[in-house]
Amino acid sequence: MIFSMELMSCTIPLLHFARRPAVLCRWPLVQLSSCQPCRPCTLSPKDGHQDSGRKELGSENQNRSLLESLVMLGVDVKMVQRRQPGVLKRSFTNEQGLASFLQCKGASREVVASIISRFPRAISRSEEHLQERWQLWRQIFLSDGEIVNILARSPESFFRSSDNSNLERNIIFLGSLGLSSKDLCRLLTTAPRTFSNSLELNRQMVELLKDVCLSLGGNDPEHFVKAVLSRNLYILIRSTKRIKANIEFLQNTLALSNGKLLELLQGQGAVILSLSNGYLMKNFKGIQQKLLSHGCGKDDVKKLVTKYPPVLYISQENLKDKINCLQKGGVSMTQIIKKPKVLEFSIKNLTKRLQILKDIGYDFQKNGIGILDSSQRRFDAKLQRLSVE
DNA sequence: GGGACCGGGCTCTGCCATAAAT
DNA sequence: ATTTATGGCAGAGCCCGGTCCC
Repeated sequence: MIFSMELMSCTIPLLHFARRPAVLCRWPLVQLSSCQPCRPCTLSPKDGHQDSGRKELGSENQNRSLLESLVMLGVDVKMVQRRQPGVLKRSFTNEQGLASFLQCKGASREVVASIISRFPRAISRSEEHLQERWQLWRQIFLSDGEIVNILARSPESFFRSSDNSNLERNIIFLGSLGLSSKDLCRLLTTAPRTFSNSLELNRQMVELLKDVCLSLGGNDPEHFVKAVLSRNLYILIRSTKRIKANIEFLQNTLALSNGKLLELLQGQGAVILSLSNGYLMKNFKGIQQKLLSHGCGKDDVKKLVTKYPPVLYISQENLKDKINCLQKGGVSMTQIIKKPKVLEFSIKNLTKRLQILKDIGYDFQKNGIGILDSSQRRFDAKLQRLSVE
């Protein structure tokens, strides 16, 4: 009960209030000694007990007082009613405690309101629970600010589960995979839901990946898991069904040797594993259609996808437009297949570069298209040199 | 100088359905 | 019976620069 101790150290009289009408929620702003740098924290009329709130004395009344309390916090009550109406019927809630807790961690009033509006069940978490969960997240992040940013972005990731011991076991499990602390940080930043998954769910995905590695003749499943996870941080928030289906699809469609497929999956192919299976197939079909319509063979399609799997990430429409844009600018289909990374650049960027190159009479047939597939700095440097020649 | 290859950075929630808990 | 917890889904890229080798 560290936080409660902190509350006790505050200088306002900690009286035992029942739920108050909204107007009485306007407590003086006080500073908690542990908040460094100190931010004003709005304290509820509570005594520091976890889950303090109101007893269910008369549900309609109590409900109204909770609503008023939420309104005072700036919460979008309509959103709450739409998203998780059940929480409004609870006998005990901790919205004021939650608000002061988050504000002490550096969240603004607006952020707090937004968090509660988007994930109302957050107000049912006790002080103790919040404190404990925060500490667990702090095992991964260096500052409170980083956590606040994630909460502001995705309140659900932090609050959806009330099982702190599961979170703790997840941290241990993910750490045991040999992921670096930097990877863990990236994982929690990028796909915070991973840490709210049940340990079992995460374990199942890891097992699936190990099995895939072994069935393809790999001899270092641990390394394979690490490679896939660090290249695609979203894997663990996808279903094993999806990942399995995508791997099977690639296996059947590309007809690669086991070794090559393994290499693809832990390399550039990792990013496409988390796409929906239907989308992956649709995009593959789109690439095939587009290439065949330009006189390419099915082997060219496989060559393109194998050489540059992220092409499957590009929506059908976007890919079609991109290829058209390149062809209009004088780039041939053969050149695209040979250097598919050019497809990574935005149409806007490509159009701009193609225009510049057209103006100076650049010949792609003679010079190749490498100039398109380079960073802005390299592109500019190349232009500079061309103008001097 | 410059092409080829590669890895890295940014980044992803909000909703629904259903099982589990109360 | 109702609420809570959990699993799963749709959605859909772009850019930079290090290093090696010629």
